[in-house]
Amino acid sequence: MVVGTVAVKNVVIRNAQAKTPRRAVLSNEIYDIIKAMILNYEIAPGLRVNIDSLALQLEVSQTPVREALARLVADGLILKEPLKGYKATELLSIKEFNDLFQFRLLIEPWAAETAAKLIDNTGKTALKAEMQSAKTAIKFAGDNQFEVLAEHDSRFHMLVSSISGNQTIADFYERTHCHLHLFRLYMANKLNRVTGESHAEFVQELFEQYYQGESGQLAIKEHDVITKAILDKNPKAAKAAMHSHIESSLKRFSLLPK
Amino acid sequence: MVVGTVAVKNVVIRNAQAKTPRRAVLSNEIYDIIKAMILNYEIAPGLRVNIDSLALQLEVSQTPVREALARLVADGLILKEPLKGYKATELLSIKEFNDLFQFRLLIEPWAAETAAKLIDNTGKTALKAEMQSAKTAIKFAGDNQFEVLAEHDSRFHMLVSSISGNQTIADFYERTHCHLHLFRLYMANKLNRVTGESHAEFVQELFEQYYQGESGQLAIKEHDVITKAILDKNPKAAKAAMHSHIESSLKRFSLLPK
DNA sequence: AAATAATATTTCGTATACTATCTTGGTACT
DNA sequence: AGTACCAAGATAGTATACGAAATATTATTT
Repeated sequence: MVVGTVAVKNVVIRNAQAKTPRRAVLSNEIYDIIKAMILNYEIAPGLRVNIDSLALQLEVSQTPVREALARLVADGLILKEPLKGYKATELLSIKEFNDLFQFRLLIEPWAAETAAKLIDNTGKTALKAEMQSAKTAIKFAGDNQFEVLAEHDSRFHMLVSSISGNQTIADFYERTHCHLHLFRLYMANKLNRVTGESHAEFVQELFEQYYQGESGQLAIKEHDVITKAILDKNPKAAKAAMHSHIESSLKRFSLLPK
Repeated sequence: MVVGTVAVKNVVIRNAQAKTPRRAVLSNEIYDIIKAMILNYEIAPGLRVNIDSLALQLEVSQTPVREALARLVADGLILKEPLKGYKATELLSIKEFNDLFQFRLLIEPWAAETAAKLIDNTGKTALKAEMQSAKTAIKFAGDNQFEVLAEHDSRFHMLVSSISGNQTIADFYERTHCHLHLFRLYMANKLNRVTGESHAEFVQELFEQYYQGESGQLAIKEHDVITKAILDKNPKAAKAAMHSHIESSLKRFSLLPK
């Protein structure tokens, strides 16, 4: 891949700190890492993030960290207070949460409707594959059922948005789902603190409350209904199914501990 | 070599004179400046932007420029090609443009409807003031009628979004309007090249074609209808008026030279 | 003459050094 | 004893130098 002499040079230089192989575009990687840290609750909402320690921890210079943080600010995941520092954004308030769901109610039913109109074979294959892999993944997920299901949920809604063919809308959905993810985790955390059990146990409990509800794997079932309508090229049914799915998803959230 | 000496010179100059007016957070300022450069077509779409020359031009170091560019990438105004450089994003394609209007058709009628439901006295005052100031500004705008009207358009739609109370939706609108702005400018530019007149003349011509159309100040009139419905607290009428306004706006765009 | 390879130049990516500002803890004064 | 001010440490912001990669240019060979 890399010419010998160059590679050796790099190793010599970088060996002082890190023996890991050279990375392609460091700042992108750092962005992904920090984002993952936020989304994994390693950097909790409201917590201060200072560049120095982050750069030290990740064994890179400040520059890529700065660039990553600037992007995260634009994403709304990091808040920047001039001359005071960066901090992870606070969680969505109840109002913001409802606003977000209102937004989804405007966008996603249309996306499902349009997806049903426009879907081609590639899209059909992808949609089937996503539903299938989600179902099998959940079976073998063990303690990670909540995470697995949350990730499937993201991917599913993203997929429908992209099948609709409207990149603008797909992009906007992309921006929202990380906040939803954080909110879910917040709920898991709340539950955790209330009961005092281990994290895995609480996440499991949350999973049962949130996703299985009274009738078991509700979200997956609703996804199935939407999928079927889209595959059948039934726009009206797809729109209605997506609408009721988002509404019942909102209801399930409101069942969770405040 | 050359870069080095010039950079040193700049430092000396800045240190000598920049004792008194201390700037607050240079990178924010740089962000605004670069954004304005893009929106004013000083950095044309598709044009490459390199950090060095930009830093030199603005008489700052690379670091704030990098941060600003990272944010602009997140805004979708700058594209980053790894190991190749930054460039201003290409203009919206016809498809993207239609996508964007589809998006607006989903969001803004709802925003107008909700604004009509929720508006309070503060909102009423703001809305009346915006319409009033727009009308008077246009009278005295002279050659800048196009710009004045475009800015009013932005502010008006933004205002309706924020009166709706849904910050999520207001934020998303904010992200779209700069792309619309660029598209308008692009049209002005196209027209410019076709006819060969001076910029001001073309912008004037564009203004007449786009905003006045066959019946004169169409956009303002449509805004008036929307405003009236919202002030009257008539959600249904507001929704319908916004919907038809966006549709006719799309039509007016399609009248412009391709 | 054309194509390929090697070299040179440009420019991106990274690291580090330095300065200005904020936060803190402590002490002195009211 | 409480408040205010000052100093020291920490941290954000800025500048710049250096290394690496891609592109352009030139020269050589076929």
